[in-house]
Amino acid sequence: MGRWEPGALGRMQQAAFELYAERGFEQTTVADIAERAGLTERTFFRHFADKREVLFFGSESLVDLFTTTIIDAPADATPLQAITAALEAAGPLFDERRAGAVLRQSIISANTPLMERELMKMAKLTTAVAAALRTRGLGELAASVTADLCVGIFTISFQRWILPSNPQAFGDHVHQALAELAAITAAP
Amino acid sequence: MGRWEPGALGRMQQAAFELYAERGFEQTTVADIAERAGLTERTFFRHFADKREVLFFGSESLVDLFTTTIIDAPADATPLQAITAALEAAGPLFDERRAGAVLRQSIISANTPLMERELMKMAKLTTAVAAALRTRGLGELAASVTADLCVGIFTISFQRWILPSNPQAFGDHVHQALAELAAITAAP
DNA sequence: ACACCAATGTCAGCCACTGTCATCATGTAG
DNA sequence: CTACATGATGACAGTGGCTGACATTGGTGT
Repeated sequence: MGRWEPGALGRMQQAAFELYAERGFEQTTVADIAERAGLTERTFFRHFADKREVLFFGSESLVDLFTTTIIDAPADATPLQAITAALEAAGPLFDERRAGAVLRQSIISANTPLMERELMKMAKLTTAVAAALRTRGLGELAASVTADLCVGIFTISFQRWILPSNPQAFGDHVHQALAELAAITAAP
Repeated sequence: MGRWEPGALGRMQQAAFELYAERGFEQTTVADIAERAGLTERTFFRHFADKREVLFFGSESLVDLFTTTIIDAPADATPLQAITAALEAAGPLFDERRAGAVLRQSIISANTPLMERELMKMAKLTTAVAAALRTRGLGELAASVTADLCVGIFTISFQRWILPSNPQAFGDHVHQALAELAAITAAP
């Protein structure tokens, strides 16, 4: 399916990852990435929408995991139970690739443009979760609030899971955050 | 305090606003904005960090309102009550400038880069709210979760307040969202 | 009068990103 | 076996966001 060395996309992904980690995101030009991958700048933009997107390639799988888990949750599960199931399902996915996640996140949090892109992905995740919840018969407002809760808990859990001082499983952080949520919203 | 026409920043802000509304964000160059304001492209970048920031100038006031309201809340108020006070305090600020807010939001939601910047502002708001809650003696995790709740409720309320089909006060939307939150998190 | 200052102008340049056309190995039809 | 269609890549020119360096200018303080 091509006469050139296969895996052009993967090579550029790895080259970008390395260069961003070595000298930083801003200090890396797209031409640098393409050169290390043995390709052209133009080819880079045929595979990735922009210089940032290369770091987020494959993040749709998380969206899929969340939505399918929510949709497949028992019909009698409450909205909170449905998103809890989704958050728990994501646990192993993260625990398996902790090292990579830490490196990736250190690159992202060091650069504002990358943070902006990450926030956009989270916003899309929220929309997708809300849509999944609506398929369970939830109203629009309830779905929005629950979806925001879900992604909020996810984000907070992830931030704490990344810290070297908290070497716990991702699921543990999720349960701690959920417990806090329950405490905060408990009627006084 | 200057020999040139005063209010350079305001003129560029208005010019940008008009042009973004007339022909769209992408179709407007910074040179266009500067020309309409009677200034130079270079001067634009002396006042605004980038082409997007001109639409977000002055958004620190919302952060201030939230943080001060939370810090000044009664010492015996629960975290939920503190953020409720902040959300209620923001009501009048929005109801007064509904038309402008609608136009601004229509520009922002039409362009991905602008959405990304807006999400970044919301993330910073979340951080600020969490810091304010921590001054009330709240733990880190509880502060993070509550802050996320606060900005989440705010975002959802704002989205619904903007819709032409829901001509209610901002505070009403806040209370509806808070009621949903209570229903969702109520122990079964 | 003089030096100083703060906001703007001018100019050159980098780099992200795009449109367009040429190129070339592979698969397939003839 | 040849010819052509195909899809990925190369080559090249161009736009526009953004920055650095230096000059300009009119008001301010001494």
